[in-house]
Amino acid sequence: MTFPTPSAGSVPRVRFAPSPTGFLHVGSARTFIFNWLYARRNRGTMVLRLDDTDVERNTEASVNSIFDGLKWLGLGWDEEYKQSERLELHQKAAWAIFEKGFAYRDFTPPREGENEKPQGTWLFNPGMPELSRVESDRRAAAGERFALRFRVPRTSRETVQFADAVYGEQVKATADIEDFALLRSDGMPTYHLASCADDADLQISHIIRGQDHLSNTYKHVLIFEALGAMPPQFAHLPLLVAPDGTKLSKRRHGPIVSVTTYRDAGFLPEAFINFLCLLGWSPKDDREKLGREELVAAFSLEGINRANAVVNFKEVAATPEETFDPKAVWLNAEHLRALSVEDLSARLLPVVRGAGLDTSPEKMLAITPLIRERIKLLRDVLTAADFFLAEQLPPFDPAELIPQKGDAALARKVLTHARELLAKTEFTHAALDATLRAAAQELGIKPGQMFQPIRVAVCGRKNAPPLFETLEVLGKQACLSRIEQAIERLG
RNA sequence: GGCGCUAUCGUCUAGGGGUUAGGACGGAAGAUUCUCAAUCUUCAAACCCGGGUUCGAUUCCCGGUAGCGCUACCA
Repeated sequence: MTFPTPSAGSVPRVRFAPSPTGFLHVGSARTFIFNWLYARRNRGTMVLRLDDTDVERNTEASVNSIFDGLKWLGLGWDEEYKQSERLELHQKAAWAIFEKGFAYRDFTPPREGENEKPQGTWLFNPGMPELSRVESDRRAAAGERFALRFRVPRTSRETVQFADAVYGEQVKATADIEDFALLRSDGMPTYHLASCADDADLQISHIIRGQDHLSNTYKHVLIFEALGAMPPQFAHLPLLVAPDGTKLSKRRHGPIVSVTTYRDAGFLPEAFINFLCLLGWSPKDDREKLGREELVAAFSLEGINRANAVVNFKEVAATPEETFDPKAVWLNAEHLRALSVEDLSARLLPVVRGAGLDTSPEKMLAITPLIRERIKLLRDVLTAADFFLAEQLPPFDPAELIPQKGDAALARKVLTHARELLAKTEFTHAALDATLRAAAQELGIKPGQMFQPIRVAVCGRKNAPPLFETLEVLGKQACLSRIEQAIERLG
């Protein structure tokens, strides 16, 4: 079997090849993004390939999670494949390697889960590489089970090498590479074989993947060569690790490593992408906030660094916001503020409705500018705009109504006065401003002392958007009835 | 155990034989506004250790240490 050799200067073809054994991991998402950026930057093709050869561990839920996550990122891809539909190719490739003498049957039964630590370097099972073809064929014909192993050319060749676009020239002695499996004893291809056979067949020109594959790459180079294909350009990415330095894993770190967690918490995909890009890569200038097109324009393999990057999340946090890397949250707020009011409003609406609150697009559009600078995640709309969204204000401590350097009597006086004035004031920013400031002067108090009780009466808390805009959006009726209730509460 | 990769503020990073080692997040302080937020200003905060090369290393080389990855039919 032969594989086409990509000609020099042809369009780059990259692939993202997740194995559906869990949800879409943030590390995988970054790998996807880097591949996508490379493809877009160089007018290449992005291939999505599900590496689902491990039937034992693959789940439908995982496939869905991966597509959910990728769909949310909104980057897209050009071609899509499923490795499980390409078994014939993999097996043909394995046997082609066998026929060329680069592989042999290993009849040694697979090791059971042994606890003992391996001592020294294991290279092959004794007796197996030397088995004659005749003997090998005879035992196979007799129905004996075997794995197909690559015959690493340790005597004819000193080293295997490749140039990594990130880690530079890599060399390994063949004496340190073990005879790895190509086919399992059930005839199914291993990851190494399936991956390389597919990469060769799909004419992948650049393999951009996690650094955990760096030391597997020698095996891959060997497979490509045995297949008669040119090894692609490799670029390994530093790993994303948890604050404790260990590899991110669901078991250890929980849902924080899943892309959908960020989506559900109200991250903007463009902010999440921006954040992930800054982990292990930098544009080399001082820019931090980068949009999709800016990333495409700035991206290069040379900008990738080699040390692992910590995703600085917290496992125990008081608020959901605090669980995420603070820089991710900050970047999200930056992207949020860069959105037009219309755009932001449209993204906020489903969040509000998803929480079971019914709001019209018009009302949302009016609320949005008031909370735009006060939210960091889309979900924050529920706490930042609660008093706009709820019919009835939840109960609050009447003591909150008392202004600075004042008492309950002053609060009552302010509110009673405000009720009277607001009833006959036009609910526009300018009119409210003039009326309430004049009232403060009239009562001989500071504007802040005037505004505070009204704010609490209307919003149910001290921290809220500017008063006049708030009153305007809330409308006269709601404001007056809330002030009324507050006066009652003061007793 | 073997093989490999990596090492700059708490975190993400820039830089690179001579620099006040830069930026960002987060933290602290202040300014500003009707509160909050946003914004602005200021401050604290780093070159893992040891040797070598050199007039001079945080930067280059070697060693150590630490972390991480791979390690016999997971991907």
